[in-house]
Amino acid sequence: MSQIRKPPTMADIARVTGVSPMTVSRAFKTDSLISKETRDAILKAAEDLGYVFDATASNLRSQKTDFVAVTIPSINNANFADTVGGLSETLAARNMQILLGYTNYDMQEEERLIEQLLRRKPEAIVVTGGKHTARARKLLENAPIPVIETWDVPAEPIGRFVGFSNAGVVRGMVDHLVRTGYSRIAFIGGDVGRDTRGSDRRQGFLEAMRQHGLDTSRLIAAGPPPISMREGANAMARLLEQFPDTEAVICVSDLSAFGALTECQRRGMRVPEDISIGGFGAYEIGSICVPTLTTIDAHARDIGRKTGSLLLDILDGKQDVGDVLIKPQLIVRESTR
Amino acid sequence: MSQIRKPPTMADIARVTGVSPMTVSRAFKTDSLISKETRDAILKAAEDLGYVFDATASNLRSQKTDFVAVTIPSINNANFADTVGGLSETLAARNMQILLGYTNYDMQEEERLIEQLLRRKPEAIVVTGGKHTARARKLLENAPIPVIETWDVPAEPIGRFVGFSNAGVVRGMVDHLVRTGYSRIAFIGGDVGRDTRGSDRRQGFLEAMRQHGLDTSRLIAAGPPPISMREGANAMARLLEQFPDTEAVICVSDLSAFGALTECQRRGMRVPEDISIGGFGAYEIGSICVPTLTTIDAHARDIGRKTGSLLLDILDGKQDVGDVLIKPQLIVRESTR
DNA sequence: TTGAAAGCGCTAACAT
DNA sequence: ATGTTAGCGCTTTCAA
Repeated sequence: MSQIRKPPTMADIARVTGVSPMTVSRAFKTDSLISKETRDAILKAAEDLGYVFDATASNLRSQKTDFVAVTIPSINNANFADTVGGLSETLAARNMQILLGYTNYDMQEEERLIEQLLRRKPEAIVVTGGKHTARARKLLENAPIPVIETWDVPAEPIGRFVGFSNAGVVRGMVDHLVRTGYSRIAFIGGDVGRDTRGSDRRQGFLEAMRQHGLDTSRLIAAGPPPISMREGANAMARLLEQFPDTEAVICVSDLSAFGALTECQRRGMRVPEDISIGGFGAYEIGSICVPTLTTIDAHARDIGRKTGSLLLDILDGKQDVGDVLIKPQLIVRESTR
Repeated sequence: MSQIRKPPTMADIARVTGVSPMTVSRAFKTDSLISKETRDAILKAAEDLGYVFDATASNLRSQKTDFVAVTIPSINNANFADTVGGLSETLAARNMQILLGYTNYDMQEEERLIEQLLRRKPEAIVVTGGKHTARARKLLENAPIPVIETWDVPAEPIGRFVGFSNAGVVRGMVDHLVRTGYSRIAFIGGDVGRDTRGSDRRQGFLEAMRQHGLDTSRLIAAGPPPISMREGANAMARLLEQFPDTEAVICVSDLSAFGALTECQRRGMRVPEDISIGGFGAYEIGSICVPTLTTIDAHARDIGRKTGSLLLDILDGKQDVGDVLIKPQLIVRESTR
């Protein structure tokens, strides 16, 4: 039977060690001036008592939490996971902890989440995307901490941003395919209204196609995000039925692109001989599947790292901090000619 | 220029509204008894002032944080992401927030992380796996909160566990392959000492093969976890060189299994005609690639959900709570005969 | 239904 | 190098 007893506090350690609570507090800071003997005695007593530092009390008194709040659409997405990884990596140097929330690609949920996260008094907040509900915007604008938007170039940035144009990225892919000689190009993904990055990519497709004077009707919505491999496959099936003469397809992500690829394989179609496929995100699968996928690398981990160092600069009071424009990179592989 | 000013507190709202701080506090609780007019006035004032509730202060005073600490090996793993998703889903009903940390498959890092997380005074802690450093064990044993180990059946459980035998799971796959008529079976993955679940699976392979009186030498280490698709492909290449007559391969995960599959495809080998491949984890890719992958579904999301409800039961003081033994399920698909 | 007093565990600020 | 005092913003507890 484990005894239910109140966990020891610094006061308890102070009593045992015969010093003041303040001295105990100092013993736990690395930089504070305190004699080695006193500190050793205190740390030993703490160990003996099974003391666990209370961050809550410390946070309240010092008005610092070392939290950085982060919202991402989904935990289960290698791109966003990489961004969080890069951010985490950078912030670890300052012992800051990430407080993570998932919006499930839903702006309402994002609003709820932002409010929730701000209550924890983070030192900064990082959100994915540059579009938010009016209330979420207001919450972020009023928050007394740095705000960074990522994975987008916001129309009206709230604080700083680290991102790229989602429309521009697809435009680059269209330009490449047109240069290669294709004209009957389709787009899979980008449900309207929900996934703002997906919509932006769809929009970029439309604009680019119009600019080239090409038919923009080959659009297959793949449902609400996240777009799975299965949905990519289903969308490809519909595309092939509706527009059998399509020469090339741009998919909203490598995952849906892979699904589309498998659909072709099951139908005995050759990629890229019978149809070309392009994806987005430089997921590992695109570099290893047969054929490998032409894609766009948005440098997800880099977004996280740069967000982290931008954040640290702002928190350090640096004056010359600016937005970071990420340059996504087209990677041409076997799935396109 | 945004003005730096101290954010408003309940006391500020109280002053503006002409009530006591305590009444303001009550206005923010749904169940508290307070007149509708008073509450409305308070909520309006709060909105006007841009008030944000301070969870830190609330936590300190009430000695409740509504945090549940969770450690997983990696954020970028669909299985663990699903478990966290299931847990998150279940805990949302109680407005509990997950405090997530990544061990990077490293027990030292896990120890560091557990210590860090406990300082935030969570109401419970959930760890992945049943093996820990001695110090981590002690921290967990001494923690005045429920401890749940997942994704394993610990030799000596610290609190409760929600998991399955990783060795047993591979044993089941071996048995299936032997029943199908294979005898020259290989195992890819399971670096010794680092990824404990991977090692356990490798161990399960060895035991099962011995039980069937079969050769256990077809072992290809794929390096430290997480084992990527690329590493799966490389391991398959080595396997085919060292043991060209192998009939079937069990991979430590679907991701490495897919990598192995692509290596076969690049060599012009047919799966399952020339060689069979089995994976683990029921990742989406295994259900859609060509051929689809035989795998084992560990019910990752279910692990999270059941961990959540077990946790809530314990926190509610229920007396009859027990461990949860998950039954992984063999899913036979196209990659094996 | 509301208020007053006290204090959660720590640390900023000042003193010695 | 160490101690004293006060207080971070909220909520428990008791009272009215």
